[in-house]
Amino acid sequence: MMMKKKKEAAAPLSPTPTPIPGKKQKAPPELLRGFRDILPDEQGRFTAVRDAARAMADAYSFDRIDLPMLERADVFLRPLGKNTDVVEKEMYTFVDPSGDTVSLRPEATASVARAYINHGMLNLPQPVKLWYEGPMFRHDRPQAGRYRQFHQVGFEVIGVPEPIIDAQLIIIASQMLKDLGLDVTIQINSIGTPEARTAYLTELVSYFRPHRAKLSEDDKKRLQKNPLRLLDSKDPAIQELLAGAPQIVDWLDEDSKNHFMKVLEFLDEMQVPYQLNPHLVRGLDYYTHTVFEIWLAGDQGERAQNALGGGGRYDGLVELLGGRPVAGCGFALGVERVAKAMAEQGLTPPLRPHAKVFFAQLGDAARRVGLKVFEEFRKADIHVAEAFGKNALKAQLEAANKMAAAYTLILGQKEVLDGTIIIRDMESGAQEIVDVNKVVSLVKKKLTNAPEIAVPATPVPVQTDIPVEVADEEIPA
RNA sequence: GUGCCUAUAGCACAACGGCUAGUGCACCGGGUUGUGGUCCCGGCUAUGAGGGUUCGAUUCCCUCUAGGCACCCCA
Repeated sequence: MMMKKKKEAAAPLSPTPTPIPGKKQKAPPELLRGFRDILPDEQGRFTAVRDAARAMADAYSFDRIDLPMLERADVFLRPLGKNTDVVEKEMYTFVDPSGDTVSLRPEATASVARAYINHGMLNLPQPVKLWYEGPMFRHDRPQAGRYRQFHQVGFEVIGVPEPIIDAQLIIIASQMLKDLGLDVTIQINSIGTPEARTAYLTELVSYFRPHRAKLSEDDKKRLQKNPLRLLDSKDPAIQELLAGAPQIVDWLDEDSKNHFMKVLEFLDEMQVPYQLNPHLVRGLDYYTHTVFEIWLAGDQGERAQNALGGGGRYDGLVELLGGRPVAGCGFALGVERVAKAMAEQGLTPPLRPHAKVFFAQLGDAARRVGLKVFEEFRKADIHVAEAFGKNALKAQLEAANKMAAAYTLILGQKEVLDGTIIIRDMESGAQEIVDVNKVVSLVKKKLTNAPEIAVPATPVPVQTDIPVEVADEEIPA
């Protein structure tokens, strides 16, 4: 790399670092900042989140849509707003080899609206209900629960202006998280129509103007460019001023007010816990009326990055992108945020079902038969683990023990010749020799008879009914 | 983008500026033949990168890189 010397470090007759043979030569490539590998131990939670989303989508009739990660930059510019942080400093925007200015998507709602227009979804039976899941990109400074590539699952309903949709989406979001084991509260506010907002903003600006001197540089800029953002400032000076500041709810027109009231009524009806947050404004311009964020219950904004997700209504978005005026509403959850919250609650859903059976083999003949046995078990839908890389039986039993298998099947030279196989109960150490053709049904029976580990269970005579006679009974069946 | 803190093995941690950079877990192998859990023995792997101060740097200084936290903002 090019090193720039600043001080008089003199000519650094750098003795070229000749790689010493046998020593490691290259530093391994490093991950890009803010990007990361999601390793198997995290995948359990990630898939749990995705599965929960899919379940909700099925239950509420949302259709899946996959959108490109790369779009023309202007898909995002106007809808999100030129003066928003997301656009101003966080977008991965560049000119591609064909000269188009493109962006890695920082979120997906704008793309959904774009797709709605592109594919004439206006002509589909309305509403159009879509859900998606995938990576988003923002060049922000990484922090706990914040990455430059992160994942969202999102739900969008296009074509329904009714407040019940706002409420239903909120219910879907909070129920999904509840299903995952998380208690959440909804922070909610309404920012009305663009017209109401404009009126409110001039009021807000004129309220703050006399206090300009107290504002930080950033906040002065905001006052000019995006005054709404002053509302969620954490600057104590602003907080103080805000107490006396006009509130947006008071500036909503009748319709907006009614809309908002109805959303809240629906939430009351469904007993969804929410907090009115008059200072909640979202960072994107396309929002209208209802805006909300989903917080972990009990988290009162003490920690950063506490929002598990957010969303709101965007009645003008489709039109803004060049479509006909259509209402829309949606939300997205941050998969990393949700997974992190789950981890903190000690929730560790398994990545895949635990294999209760282990197959140990001795010699090539046994391996050959083993492959068939494996396939038989697979057809019977029984998960079997193995360690074909190990030869010693001892090592294989060790592996079986480590993965907490309930039974180990042992197949050696002798068994292959006899057409038998050994079933070893890993708990008791008891072994029985059985006909290799019956091993699947025998093991299946053992597994179904075995009490689930967690259940203390009624004193059923589970251990006594194992032996060889069972095998005979099984034959006809 | 700003500020503060941090960087030793796969992981968690040690090492007054000085001996061959230690320990635990994990991983691999062994404790005679085809039998796991405990135990014993052995092995592998590290000072993020580059420069400086010094007889000597894991230790002090600078730069870079990465991570954490806070701000900004958001998921």
